[in-house]
Amino acid sequence: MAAAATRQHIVEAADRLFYERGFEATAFADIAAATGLSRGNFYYHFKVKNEILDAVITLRLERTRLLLAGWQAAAETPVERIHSFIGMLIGNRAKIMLYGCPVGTLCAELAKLDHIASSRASELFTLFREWLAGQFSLLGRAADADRLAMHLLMRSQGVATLAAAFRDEAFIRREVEQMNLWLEALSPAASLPLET
Amino acid sequence: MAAAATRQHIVEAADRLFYERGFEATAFADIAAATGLSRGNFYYHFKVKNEILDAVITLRLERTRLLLAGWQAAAETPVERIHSFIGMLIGNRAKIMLYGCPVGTLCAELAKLDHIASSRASELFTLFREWLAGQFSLLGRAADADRLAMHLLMRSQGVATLAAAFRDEAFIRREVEQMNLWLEALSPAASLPLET
DNA sequence: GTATCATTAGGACGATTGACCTAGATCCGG
DNA sequence: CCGGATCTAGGTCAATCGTCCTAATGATAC
Repeated sequence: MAAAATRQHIVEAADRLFYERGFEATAFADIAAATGLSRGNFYYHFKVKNEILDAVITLRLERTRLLLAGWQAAAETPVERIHSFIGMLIGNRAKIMLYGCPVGTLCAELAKLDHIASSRASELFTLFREWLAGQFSLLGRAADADRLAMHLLMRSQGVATLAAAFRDEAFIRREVEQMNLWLEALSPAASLPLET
Repeated sequence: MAAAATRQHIVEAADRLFYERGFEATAFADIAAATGLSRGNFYYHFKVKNEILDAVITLRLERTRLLLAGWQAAAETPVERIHSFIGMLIGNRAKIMLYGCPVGTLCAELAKLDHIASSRASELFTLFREWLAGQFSLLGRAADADRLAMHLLMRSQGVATLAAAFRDEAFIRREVEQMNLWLEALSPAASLPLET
């Protein structure tokens, strides 16, 4: 059953192209060229283009869950885990400066298109939001955990947008440092174990 | 010479549609329907679609300069003026929750399309950036004025992105309040005259 | 009133889009 | 070795895209 592999191949190529060029601007011919498959073949795996988008969003949701679970397991303190989230901006800085944040730009495009998958795309944000809120709760900020999560999410989105507009890596590093300081200031006690 | 009026009519309709639907997703037929003009008429005023985009960006640049000049004249202190900038998020909240920030989303789309006008679109950001930096300089923060300007710009972009993704007005108000507090904390002395 | 130029309407073009169809290739249990 | 199911390639479709062209209309000057 090589079909599953082919389907996966298509979805991953679409995932990359949707990020780099946008959903609407990516034609089947582009995905066909990227995968080396024929155009018509797509319609065996997906009836309409929206189904590919759906599959891409599903893939991203899965990968995001894995990413969050990885951070959850790799770090012992919530502060460390939140640092992992912030660190994404550094780790993905090259692509971010070219194409912005994959989540933010997809949501923005689908919102403008009034696309059905718009709400499903924002679930990607919700994953980060709820995970971050969980970490802030562990930090003893259960009362305003969601507020803090949204604040941090907001800052990462703003950084990605401006970093792409100005192609400015120094700006990313500067703001990331400020976000880390903001986090440390939130609960100085909880972060102490990191420095011992 | 009604040609100038017609041209202006086209550009303003395109400006709105490019914001609400995006550049690529807006076809000539859409602008024609919005203006009540015939498709072919466009090519008397603009040779190619990119020229319309160029005219739209020029229009936005002009309006932004007027906006900034208005704030400059209406308020006497830099703190008040910066509050005007932050207040945009409240004033335009309805459209922001539907379509995001006009500047940020346009820059993001053009960057993905590798469009020639991409750098020209980011000049819109530069206008705000330099104006804000000027205000921070007046606040006695000349040394890190640009850094502060970028920070504030970043926060407004993040707020717009998340506000659109979650359609959350309370989030906007909460973050705007935090931005105002951040500004007041920057130079408590300079803001005192506002409270007397 | 006529000649001239500016402006507009609307049709037609080639290219490309998403979508569909069918014939052939591949696989696999009997 | 076969026969049915699975999978793929490539052609075709109508619709729509940006672009172009021409004829009709409007206004202006003499």
